[in-house]
Amino acid sequence: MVTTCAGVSAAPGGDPYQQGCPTRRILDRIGDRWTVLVVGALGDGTARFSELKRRIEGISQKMLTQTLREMERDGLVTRTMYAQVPVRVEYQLTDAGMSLRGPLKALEEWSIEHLGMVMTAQQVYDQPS
Amino acid sequence: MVTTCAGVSAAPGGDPYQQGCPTRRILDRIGDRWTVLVVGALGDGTARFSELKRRIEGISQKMLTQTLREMERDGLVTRTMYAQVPVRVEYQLTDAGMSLRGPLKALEEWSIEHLGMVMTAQQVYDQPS
DNA sequence: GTGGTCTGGTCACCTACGGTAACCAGAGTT
DNA sequence: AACTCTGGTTACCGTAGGTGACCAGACCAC
Repeated sequence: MVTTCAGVSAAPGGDPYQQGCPTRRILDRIGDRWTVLVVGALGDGTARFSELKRRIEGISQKMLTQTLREMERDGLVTRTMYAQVPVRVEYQLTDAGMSLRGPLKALEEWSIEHLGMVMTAQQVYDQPS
Repeated sequence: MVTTCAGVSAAPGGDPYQQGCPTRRILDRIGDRWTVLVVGALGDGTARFSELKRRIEGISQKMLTQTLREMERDGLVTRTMYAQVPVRVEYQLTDAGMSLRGPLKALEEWSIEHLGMVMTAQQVYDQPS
């Protein structure tokens, strides 16, 4: 058993409710707005940079680069550069990245399922009444 | 079937990859750093404001208030105020909020499971080599 | 050889969001 | 009158994240 959070030995892997805990850092990273979408956009195949940018509407070049770098660093995607002209760069989920698809898909499905309910709740809440 | 994203009728509930799409807005909200932790901290019971603040180490009063208000607006939690002295405020997940626990728990488990792998990947990546 | 194209980036700039800490109500307690 | 408690709100500030310009570098058309 590995103790990852200072002073916390009861929870293997660390208690996400403890600040500065690695688990929480990871939760922050994968809960990141763009990471979720990149994982979904990559799916089980490979995609080029520009392809991802096109798929994920609204993402800026900077944020896509940044997100992909972070994900590469975290071992979630692999980056393959082909010295062609013009340069071709392909991204692909690693096994770890693939394993994230399940949980994230569940989240996506939840939001689609509860979309109507949330919208209604908001309208009710916002009513001056 | 409800078309929620302008020009998108193929995906019921909306395509999260379309910007401005309600599904994406919800994904942003629940993917929010603090919302995830509040859902976990509330669990299946009720909790007072100060209790949540204590459980979620590192959250500021402002962000807890803000997060809880948003969640209340989204119909994820109920807020009950008891006109005692001092004032007592209790929060509880709604059914919708409860249904979020599964997906979020999966995410939490993923991050605990892959903690080691990610840390290693980062170290390898950061090596000047 | 000069201009235009393509890709995948980087860089400066600025806004907006999140964090910090101070302050508040309002009643009870000493 | 001063101090406690809870559950906030507010001003302030720093740093993320977004925007748009610019870059490499090789190819093609003229």
